[in-house]
Amino acid sequence: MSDKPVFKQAQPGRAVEDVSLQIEAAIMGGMFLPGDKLPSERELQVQFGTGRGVIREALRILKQKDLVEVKKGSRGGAFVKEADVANASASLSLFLKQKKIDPEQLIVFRESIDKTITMLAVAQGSAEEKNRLYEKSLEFKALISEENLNMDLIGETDRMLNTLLAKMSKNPLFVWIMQAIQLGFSSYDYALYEEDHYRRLTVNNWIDTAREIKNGEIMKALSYVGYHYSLLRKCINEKNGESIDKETRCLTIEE
Amino acid sequence: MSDKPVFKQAQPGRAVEDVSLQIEAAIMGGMFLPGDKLPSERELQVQFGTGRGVIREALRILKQKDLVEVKKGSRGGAFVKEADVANASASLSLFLKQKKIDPEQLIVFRESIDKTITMLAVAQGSAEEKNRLYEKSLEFKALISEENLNMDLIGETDRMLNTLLAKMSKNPLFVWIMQAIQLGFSSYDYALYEEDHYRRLTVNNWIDTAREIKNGEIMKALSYVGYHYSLLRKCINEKNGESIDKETRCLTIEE
DNA sequence: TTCCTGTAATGGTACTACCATAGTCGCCGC
DNA sequence: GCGGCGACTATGGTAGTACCATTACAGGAA
Repeated sequence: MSDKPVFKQAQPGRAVEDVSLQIEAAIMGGMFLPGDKLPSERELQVQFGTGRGVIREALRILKQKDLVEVKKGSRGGAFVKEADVANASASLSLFLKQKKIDPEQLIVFRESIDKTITMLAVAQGSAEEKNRLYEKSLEFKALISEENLNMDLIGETDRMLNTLLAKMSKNPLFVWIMQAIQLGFSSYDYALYEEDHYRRLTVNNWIDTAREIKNGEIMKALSYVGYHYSLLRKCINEKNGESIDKETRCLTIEE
Repeated sequence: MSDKPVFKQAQPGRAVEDVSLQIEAAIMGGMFLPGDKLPSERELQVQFGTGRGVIREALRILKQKDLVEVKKGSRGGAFVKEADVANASASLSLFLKQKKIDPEQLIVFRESIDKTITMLAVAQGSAEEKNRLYEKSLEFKALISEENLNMDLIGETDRMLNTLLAKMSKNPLFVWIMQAIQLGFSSYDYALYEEDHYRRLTVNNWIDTAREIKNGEIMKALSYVGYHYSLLRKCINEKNGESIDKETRCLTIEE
């Protein structure tokens, strides 16, 4: 009983935070490795000298932080999870939903990230990955040429291409930020796929971008990425332009 | 009793998630505005038809998401909070701590963000902000010229300058990502301030950067930003060159 | 062997009681 | 009349118990 970590007794008034932090520290400190099972709630209750409610709330925090995963039944319990970008992405997503971010600000942010990723992808991506990206973009064109458009599949394909691109940067931070953006910002992006005109331009632009990445033409690839966001700006302006005209920006894309 | 929002009765087995999601939806839907007080735990317990423990765990989730703030005592309760970047930043910070990110990847990520912010700051920042940034950088130089160096204050000043710069982009997303980076990655950055040689170079570089931003010289400013990260890379290499332990290649991302 | 059932461990929920805290309000003394 | 102090009360925080639901596992039956 007393041979194990022996957590400190929690002090009243902030017992939940106390317990939560101690367990988190133990996980971070390597006392529990991914896949390990924490003691059962009833045992932690004894080790910390608290009620079971405190333990449950503390575990709820850790679960919310995506540090542990809880299973029911015999041999169940709280298991330490592998670190994942999903939770951090969800947090940004929540933030984006709460604050009403100006679409233009989101576009600026995303465009800068996208261009950096593109540069890195050209430099770091393997030939295989580049070919794969190009093939997928060609499949994308076939997808929107079908009779009955599957909008869900189209959105998923767009996300897939972006994720593919982000992974080619070989930098998990960009993969994370791309996921976060897709979670919190996707609705704007899909505007491009709603109308036939923009849909064709966008998909063709994906192909152009992928091709230049494959060919190692950084500047051309960046140019196409810029064109993507020019399209997006114009598309969104058109949709909003029905009611508001005065603040339409002068990005002017002539095709 | 039935005149109010009347949450749906929670279904057993996942009552906590049920309650949490319903309350979150109510907040998102504008049923509760920032500053509003949610019903007391004992009242929610009745409205949802659950035990109080379920309500407490659900509120714990919302608190963890930074959606509500809980006060004790009479007239206490759960109050809806204003959306803030702090929580999302903390999530990224946690992610960075869990995954041992390669230092070079962090530098690449941060450098790209920093350069984008710099460009936006030149374009969007007001003259007043630019002057303020420049003055603060000059004060920074005075700070490191003193007899007894206050390392905490130096670190704080560096953070302050970065935050100032991020705000000049007029884009909350960059402010957020800068906060997140500073939370999860700051101790690493401070390597530049540990040794006198790099400290002087870095601070002088801050002044150069701020001056060029003030003068609207985008390319020069970007050049100085690039120099900052050249310094950081060299500094890190030197430090690892001495006491590299081949397994301690992980930067010290601890808190 | 295979399948089924009982059993035990564990999380999920309900309920109660009590403590700690912090506003509120009214009583008391001046 | 005024000010301060103390009781009151609503509310979150914690402890403890009991019971239900789920799941893995062992041991027996076919």
